[in-house]
Amino acid sequence: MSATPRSTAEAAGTAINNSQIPKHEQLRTIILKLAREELEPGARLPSERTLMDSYGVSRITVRAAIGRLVNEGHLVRVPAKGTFVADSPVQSTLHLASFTQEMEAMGHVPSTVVLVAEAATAPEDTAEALGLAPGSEVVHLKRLRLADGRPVSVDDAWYNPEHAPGLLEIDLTGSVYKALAAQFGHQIDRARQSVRSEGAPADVGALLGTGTGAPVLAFDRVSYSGPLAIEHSRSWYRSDRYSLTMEVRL
Amino acid sequence: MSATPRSTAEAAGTAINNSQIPKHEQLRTIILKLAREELEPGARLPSERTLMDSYGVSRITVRAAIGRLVNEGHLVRVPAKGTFVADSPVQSTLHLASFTQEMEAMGHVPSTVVLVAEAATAPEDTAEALGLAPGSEVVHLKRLRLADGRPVSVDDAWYNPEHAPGLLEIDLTGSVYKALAAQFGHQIDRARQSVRSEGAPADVGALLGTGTGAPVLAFDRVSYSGPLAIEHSRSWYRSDRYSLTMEVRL
DNA sequence: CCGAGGAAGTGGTCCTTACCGGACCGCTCC
DNA sequence: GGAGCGGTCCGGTAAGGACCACTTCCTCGG
Repeated sequence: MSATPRSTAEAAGTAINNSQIPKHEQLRTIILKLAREELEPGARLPSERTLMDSYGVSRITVRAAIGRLVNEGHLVRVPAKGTFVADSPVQSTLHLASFTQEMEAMGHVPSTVVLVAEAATAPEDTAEALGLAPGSEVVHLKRLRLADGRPVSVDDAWYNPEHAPGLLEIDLTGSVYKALAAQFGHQIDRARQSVRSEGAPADVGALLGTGTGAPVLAFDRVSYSGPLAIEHSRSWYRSDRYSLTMEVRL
Repeated sequence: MSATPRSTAEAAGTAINNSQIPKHEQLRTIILKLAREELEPGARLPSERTLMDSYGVSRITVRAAIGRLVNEGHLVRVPAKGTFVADSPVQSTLHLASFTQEMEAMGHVPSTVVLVAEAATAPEDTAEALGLAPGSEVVHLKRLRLADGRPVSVDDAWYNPEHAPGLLEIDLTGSVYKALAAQFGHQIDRARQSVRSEGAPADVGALLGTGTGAPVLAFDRVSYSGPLAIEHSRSWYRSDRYSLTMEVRL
């Protein structure tokens, strides 16, 4: 019988092992579960030194795990007091996801009606956004997006044909982002967008079923794969079925 | 004369000292300048071990500095190859700033009309957001915000009186965030907000000069200082004078 | 000439130790 | 009872060492 103190972690069966996945990753999962399932929002976590003893890891590992959770918004560090469970569960909707992925993540069934799929002359602002000469030919795609069969948004998008040749030949009722990655090797990894509140244009109002002039969230987005501007899109979202949620810092 | 090797950093006059500001912070500034001013996007940074020698710090410090820059999108780490300057400069416009600060940053002159400043009973959702019992007394502040003398937004905010006693006695035409930090020691460092598109309520429409029902951006925000929920606010922004811009990743 | 093998270099992970300043609790002294 | 003072606990910072997986490049043998 050694006198080695049995850690609470071992007792709880949540010990950390030396598998391929890094210890700080394992610990992050454990702490997240602890914070979300056993503690109340606002409650204090065990101190970093306690955690290193409990799980038999160094403080660096503890700080790496907690640091990520803080960064993700699950925890809040307060110097000289402790680390606390953040009040609201994080569901940072401010991520780069396609409509398809986003709706699936929220538990809805996405579907799509293709309204326009054609080669067309780029509007002026689109040409500029995609870095093309004015009047260049681009792929124009206009789609109505639905969740659980109900209209949520109208997407009007233009693609640089150089980076997505033959885009019109593929199935456009699914995720174009996924197709861009799979067929053309351009994984969209970054986008710049602005959001405004607008009265729905007539065609959009009709498609969304809100009527003309109803307030909608209007996105103007340029999507990039690395340094390449791939897509310029304008989207109108029904305000009663979609809102942006975000966590802001500093 | 000791044989201590003269670091290249000292030779370049960019040495790191033991001032109040942390070394990893100083190093972050140095590396950022190096990446943005002396290197091209895509270029490789000196290795972490080289940097620790150059600036006379430990690898932990180097990794902390680089880690932040990676997190902010300035650099990209590639295992076994090196750390590289990211392609595009980051300028996430999605920051946590008070109306005052934000307008000043955009080159406008902010002003404020206080519409309501009173102690009141917390609405249900506000009490929940601030973690108070239903029916608790809170400080209610409603203000019209202007830029260059033109109405931009209406802010309706509730404050936990425990964290901001005497808030009603101070000058409310300036930045409340600044006052909260200076008077009550609660620096707002985090907020969670959702954004919708709404038709302006009658009072808001009148104040903004848009008329009732005009599309406005409606924010619902809870602001935190560490783990403490300090403020719950609802704001309506004129869509023709304000839009959200953001850079999204991954 | 060319391919295999190894050495060197890189970021990734992890450990121990140490000190700092702020917050907090309980004690003593006035 | 109130003010002042340590001791203790907290996260923040920092050093220095170690091993790993992987890439890159150079050398040596075929």
